[in-house]
Amino acid sequence: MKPGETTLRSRHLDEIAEALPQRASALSQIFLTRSTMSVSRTEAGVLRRLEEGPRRISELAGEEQVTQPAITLLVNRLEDRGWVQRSADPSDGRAVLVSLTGAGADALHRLRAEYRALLHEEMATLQDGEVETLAEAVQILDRLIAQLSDRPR
Amino acid sequence: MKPGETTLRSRHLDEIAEALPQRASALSQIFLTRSTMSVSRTEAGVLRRLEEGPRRISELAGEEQVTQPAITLLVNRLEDRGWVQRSADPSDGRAVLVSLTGAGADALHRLRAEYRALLHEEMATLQDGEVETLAEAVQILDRLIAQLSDRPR
DNA sequence: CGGCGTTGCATTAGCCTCTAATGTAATCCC
DNA sequence: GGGATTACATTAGAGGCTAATGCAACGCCG
Repeated sequence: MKPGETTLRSRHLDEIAEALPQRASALSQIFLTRSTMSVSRTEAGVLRRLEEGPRRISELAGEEQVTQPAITLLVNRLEDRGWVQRSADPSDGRAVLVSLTGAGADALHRLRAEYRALLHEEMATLQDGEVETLAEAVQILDRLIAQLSDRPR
Repeated sequence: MKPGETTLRSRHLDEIAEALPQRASALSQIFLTRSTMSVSRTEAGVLRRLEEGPRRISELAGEEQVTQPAITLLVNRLEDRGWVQRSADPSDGRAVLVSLTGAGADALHRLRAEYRALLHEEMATLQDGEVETLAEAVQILDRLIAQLSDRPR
């Protein structure tokens, strides 16, 4: 291993560890603030999960890193808006299956469209190489997030 | 302009616009959840701003995208913890200058150290090329965030 | 099959942080 | 100098979360 490369990697690691939390927070806040739909971060996360299929209350709580009562209340809110529905789990009388309604899928698409519009506008100024770098970075972040989420705590 | 490149760029733009909000939210939540220090996202942002120098209440409100009363309350909390201090602005009797104390700088360093530890652990599994891509992506995100923040609304 | 610990969700009370509306004092400008 | 403006504080209220608790269904072991 060449010394020069090691130093470069180490410097980049520090830079990333320093900057990534801040950038992630800033971006997250920008998206939440600019959206005309009033959807909280956890609500958006739940809608995305439900797009993959029905989930139990406690499953959602685990996936979104909040407590089970928080999901119960959140599902109540989404149910009031007609975006999700509760149904009985045939295999377990205690459990509840939450699933996305058609209106919920529409809402999710509208939310995505807003984010897309917001980003496309700014990304028009990016060069091709930069776009490609960002695309690769998203993939890497994806794995990073998966690893961090699998951590015991 | 070659058609192939245009298609590639367009595909990547869609991919980024789709994934970036989600990844940013997920990362932001992970950092906030895993930190042992109870510091809200806005509090962390304010501490980082103050590291660059004293700010007025309303300046902080503009930079952190929250209302002025929210910053007044937030500065009260940080003041109670001994992390910031208020002082009079010599050039304007109405204004208040908020500045970081030594304890505040320490707290910020501890917070950064936690994030660093959390990320370094996982990033050990990344390849050199991936680290470099992430480092470049952070720079690009930085410009993107700056552009988005400068938007009227 | 009967009883008991466990599991899954709902409910309640309370906290934290934000916004909106308003108040107060200092400043600017004609 | 006086009215409009600016900078911050205060208050009331809402949203979203946690912790503690309750209740019903499940599963297992004797």
